[in-house]
Amino acid sequence: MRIPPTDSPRPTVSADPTPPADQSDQAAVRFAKLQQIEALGVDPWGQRFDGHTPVAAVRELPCETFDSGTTGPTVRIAGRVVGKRDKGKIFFLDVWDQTGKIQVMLGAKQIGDLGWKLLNLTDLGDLIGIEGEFGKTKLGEPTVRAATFTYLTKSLEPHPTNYYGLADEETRLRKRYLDLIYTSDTLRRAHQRVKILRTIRNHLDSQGFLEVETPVLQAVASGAAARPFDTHHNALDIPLVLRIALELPLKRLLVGGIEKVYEIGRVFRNEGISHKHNPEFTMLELYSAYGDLFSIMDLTENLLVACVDAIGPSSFVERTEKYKNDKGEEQERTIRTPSFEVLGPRTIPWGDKQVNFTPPFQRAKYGDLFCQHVGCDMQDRAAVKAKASEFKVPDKLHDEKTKTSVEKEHDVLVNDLFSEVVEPHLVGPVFVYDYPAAICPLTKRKPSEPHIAERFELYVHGMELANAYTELNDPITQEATFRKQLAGQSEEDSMAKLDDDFIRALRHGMPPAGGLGIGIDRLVMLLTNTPTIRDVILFPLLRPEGK
RNA sequence: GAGUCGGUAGCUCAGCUGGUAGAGCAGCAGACUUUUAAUCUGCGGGUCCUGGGUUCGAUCCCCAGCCGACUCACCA
Repeated sequence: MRIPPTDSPRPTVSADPTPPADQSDQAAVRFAKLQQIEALGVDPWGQRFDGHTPVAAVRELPCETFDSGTTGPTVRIAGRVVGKRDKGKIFFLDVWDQTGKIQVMLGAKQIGDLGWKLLNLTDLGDLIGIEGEFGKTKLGEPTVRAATFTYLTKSLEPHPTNYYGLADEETRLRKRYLDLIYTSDTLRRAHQRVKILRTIRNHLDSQGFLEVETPVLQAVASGAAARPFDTHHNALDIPLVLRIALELPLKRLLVGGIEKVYEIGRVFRNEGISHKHNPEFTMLELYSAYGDLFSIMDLTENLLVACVDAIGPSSFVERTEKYKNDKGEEQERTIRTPSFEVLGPRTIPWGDKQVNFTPPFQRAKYGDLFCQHVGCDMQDRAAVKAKASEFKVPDKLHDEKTKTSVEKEHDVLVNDLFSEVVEPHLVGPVFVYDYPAAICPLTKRKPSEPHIAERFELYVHGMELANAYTELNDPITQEATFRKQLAGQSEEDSMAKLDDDFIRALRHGMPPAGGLGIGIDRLVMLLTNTPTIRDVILFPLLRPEGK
């Protein structure tokens, strides 16, 4: 951060000095203007400003051209100066608030002596309040013709002024406040994210689900396979971890009689960062007593369709078009069309692809897809091994620390092959169900086929959007799967972290139930056509800036 | 973790074979009461990411590091 020059003493308020500022240092120039505003007896940091109307709402008001003889409505607006056109004794400012942008016209005679002085001390990025008549200029531009000018806050740092806005990815992430102002998609995504979350909550609440909050600080990182963040409680002097999943506490609530329960919460995984991974992210998990994976499948489908319907109207397809400007020069512009109009109802763009969420979604058995794409029965151990080497999927797990290799368990190898060979073909949305049991330690087995777990995942363009089970409620089997370390999985990769209290809870009787997990960030990415998780999270984790 | 690319003025970028850097916008001074990516005249502004090395001389070449992006690996 740039600090105002401390060696130049602040002038006393009485004088009307022009503090010597290095005119090449924009921050110093702005600080000098700040002092001049103070010298005029005006608070450069502003005060309460009541009764202002959002810019978008002002633009909706009926209005006439200013010299038509009729007087337009008087409005008050507050916002940031993002454009300045100085015409001598008249200024045009573009004022931006989170709803939009509007032109303000300020004449020397109209806003008075003090107002005119303040206007001349106004920079791009300052916050101002305007009261005036709303109408149109000769050229038809909706405009507020200022009667009063109120200083609301000085910006001591210069703002990005390039027409094309912020381009540097790092600046966009580190200075998200600027990104929100100068990259319109950032604000749009923030709104769409909330809309999705609200839709999910409304949908579940209306079906009798109870939203709860469970502890972030836990003694055991359970419910998923991931390395946790370690922390420590001082007063109790015990190690704690930040949760990596929501599952086990919510299932305890099933035991406690909350038949339909969900949580939307932050989980933390101490792993790599990529365009699909942030160390903290938001999960939805829900549990519904007396259901199973197929009841959850229906629920998931309805839930997603509700989200798509909520988001669809603000989803756009972009294309560039060439046109000739006033001077006859050929230029390009981007045209945005509502995607529902172009692609059809419930179809949204995803990069150069699209996704059609019209129900019913496709449903396919894991084993059938495996057979179709890999080319052998997933139960056939010898054939799977042969296919693994054909597709160059290693059948051993190498442990770097002990320098040893272990043969992967059959189901682990099957799953690796599925990820490698089948997933890329899953355009979706498609429910893949009936998973190999060994990789699903929290899932109920099919009574008729104990090697199959009653689990589904929802895939869209190779991305896993949802994961659901018929929940395992048999404490004896659950304890056994927890204790069994899968060959071919490292301990860190394993979900098999024993939680004695959870087993005890199951022993008191958890109803048969269906459960669902959805990564909210990935869902928002997909529905808002955002290729990176960093842009659906306002403040993604970045390495601290080195000094 | 590996590879590739990038980091130059407040912002967006250019900079050829190595000779200490330019543009537009922004800023400063001036003109203009209907402009709208305003226009016109003039001016100022750089730790060329950091540290080493090679060289008479490095923004440029070499090495190391920092930060970011992308691809891959990892990943419920």
